[in-house]
Amino acid sequence: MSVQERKQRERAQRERLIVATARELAEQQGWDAVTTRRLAERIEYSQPVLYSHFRGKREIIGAVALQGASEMAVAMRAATAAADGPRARVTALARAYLAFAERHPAVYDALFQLDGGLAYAQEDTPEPLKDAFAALLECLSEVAGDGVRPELFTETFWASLHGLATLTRAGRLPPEDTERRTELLVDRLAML
Amino acid sequence: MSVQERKQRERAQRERLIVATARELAEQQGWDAVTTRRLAERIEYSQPVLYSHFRGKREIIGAVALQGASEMAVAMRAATAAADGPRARVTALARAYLAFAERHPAVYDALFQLDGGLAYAQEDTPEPLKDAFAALLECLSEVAGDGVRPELFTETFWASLHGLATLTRAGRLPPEDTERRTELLVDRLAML
DNA sequence: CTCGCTTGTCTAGCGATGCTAGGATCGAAT
DNA sequence: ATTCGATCCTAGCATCGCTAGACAAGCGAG
Repeated sequence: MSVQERKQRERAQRERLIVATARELAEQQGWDAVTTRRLAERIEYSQPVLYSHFRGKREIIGAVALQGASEMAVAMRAATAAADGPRARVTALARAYLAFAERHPAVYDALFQLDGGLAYAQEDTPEPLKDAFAALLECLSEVAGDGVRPELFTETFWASLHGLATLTRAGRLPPEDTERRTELLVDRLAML
Repeated sequence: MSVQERKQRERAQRERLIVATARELAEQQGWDAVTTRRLAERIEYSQPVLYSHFRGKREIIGAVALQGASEMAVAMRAATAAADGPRARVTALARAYLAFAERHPAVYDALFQLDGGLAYAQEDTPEPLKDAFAALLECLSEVAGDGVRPELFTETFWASLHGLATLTRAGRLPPEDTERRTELLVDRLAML
């Protein structure tokens, strides 16, 4: 059986290569540049190989999104853990979120802008996505305020951050005042 | 010269037809279904005619966006005008914004999600876009709070609404609690 | 060690996309 | 009536996501 196991390992390895390459290409030149042909060429296999791993481009985007969700959760937890007091924690969370969106725009798009064929806010939502939301929830629960469901507050706060992130990156908002807008959001939304 | 004028009128008429048809098609089947071929077929002209009016698909999206911006401004002003007191006005504004996004998803996408080749938040920003922002600003200025620039507050509030709108429509947020999230946003962000 | 067969990969191609070149046609002006 | 310019369409290019079918490599059986 060792032969089959080796093949399986190699296959898994190649799948990781596909996802990593897709992500890299997307970060370098945007998701529009991630065509199945270019991707196949970069991993030095032919196009149909991609389809033996994923149903299509959509699933590749989904795979990048899941990877990104895990990283985002780690980044947010690290940021909040290093902060003292509820207010500092929320500020750190917001900054970490926006920094992630800015530093990894392609991953952020895979997560929240594009269709990766993933289920959100349901029972069958993939674990990394649930965990990323949980990371938000952990920090924001303590500032939701009385009579407000922590989940509801987290959703609202998250949506606000998402709006800032996307509008800024699309050039709809001047980037200079990002920090001030973030402060305003934290000051007003969080009950301290 | 009357002949030329007639031709010019007909040309303008056809241009409006293109924009209206593109918008209709986008609302019916999404922007992905708006291909230059389908669009050309619907207006009963050949493809290249589209390119004698617009540089490309992008500019058509832009034209729909401008139309939408004007309508959105009207809708928001109508909503705020019918409300008594600052709090009711802001609530009405938020509801009108989200309702517009929900009722005209394709137009909303053209405005804030897709690339219509338009300049935002600059001097050469088209008038309809400036006016839509102005409509937000008019209502939100009175609740920005002391020491907060009205523009900055408006941008932040707008971003929050945008986040709610997009995440809800993309299935990232359960739609049931939209109203409660809106209330939360108004209650916390606006200084009443 | 050889042979057949499964498994895996590649070449080639399909329909569709945005966009454009070049010829045909139609109408206005002389 | 004829010329000439504007207007429009046919046809085509490169590229897209995706797939069918041929081909080869490597396995287990005899």
